[in-house]
Amino acid sequence: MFIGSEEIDLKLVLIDSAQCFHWTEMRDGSFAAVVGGRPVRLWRAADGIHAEGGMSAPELRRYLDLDRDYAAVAEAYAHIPAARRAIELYPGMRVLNQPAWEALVQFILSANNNVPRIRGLVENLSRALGPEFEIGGQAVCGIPSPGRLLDCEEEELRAMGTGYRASYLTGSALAVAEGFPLDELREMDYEDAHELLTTLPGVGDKVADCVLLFGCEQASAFPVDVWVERLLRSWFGIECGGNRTRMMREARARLGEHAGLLQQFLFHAARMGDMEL
DNA sequence: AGCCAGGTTTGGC
DNA sequence: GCCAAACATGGC
Repeated sequence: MFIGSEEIDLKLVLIDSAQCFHWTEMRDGSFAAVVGGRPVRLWRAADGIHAEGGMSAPELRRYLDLDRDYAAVAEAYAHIPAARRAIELYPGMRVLNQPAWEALVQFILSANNNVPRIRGLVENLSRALGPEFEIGGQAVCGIPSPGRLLDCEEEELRAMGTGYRASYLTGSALAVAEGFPLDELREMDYEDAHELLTTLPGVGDKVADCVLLFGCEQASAFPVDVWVERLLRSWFGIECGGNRTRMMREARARLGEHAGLLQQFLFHAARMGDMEL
């Protein structure tokens, strides 16, 4: 199935840029995952991106953010040296629109953790509790639903390596199972959505912004982790005494409605060592 | 051994 | 409101 011929670097977006941690690269160079309970495989052909599996082309176009005009975003930030530079570095970068629940689980696990280990934890959880499919001749497992997480004792989650985040997972799963309006965050004002998300256990200001940016189409959400903090200091002169919440507010105020899209370029540049800090 | 990783929570002022 | 310490885990 043909998805589109827009510019996108699948490996960068799905594997290397730490917006999600559950895609795998197959031996033939295609990429597989379960998204929203359905298996998907994506690959690049001569004419563009193709897919097979349970998602429709429009759904995949939205997931991969193919309908956004990134050239316009680049232009809007072109007067800011750090922004211009980071955006130029990764022409194939796109910001995913994941199911909110999947972003929530993955970024609860991301707290005070590193990318390879986050990936391992997501895999452990998915293999043990998630839905399993076969695609491209290989088994793929999805991120477990709230109900599946609640079927499981906190101790078992801990045994999968989640550590103290186990209680956050069960706590947030319970809240969602009992009606926390995850799907309404998309239509809410940023401020309201952010405040509501931080009522969930394991969700502070930073994880909330990751869920909003990668799972709720809130393009202004601006997660500040250690890498973005360093870059904000060195390239923007934003210090705020090292208080990341204040740095986030200042960056959002300066960068506007697409601040979060830019954040993804800045984050990757800092983490890859492609911009001096 | 000690520090770091896409931080959050808790308790004390 | 701000601040410090505790929190699991694994790699270097």
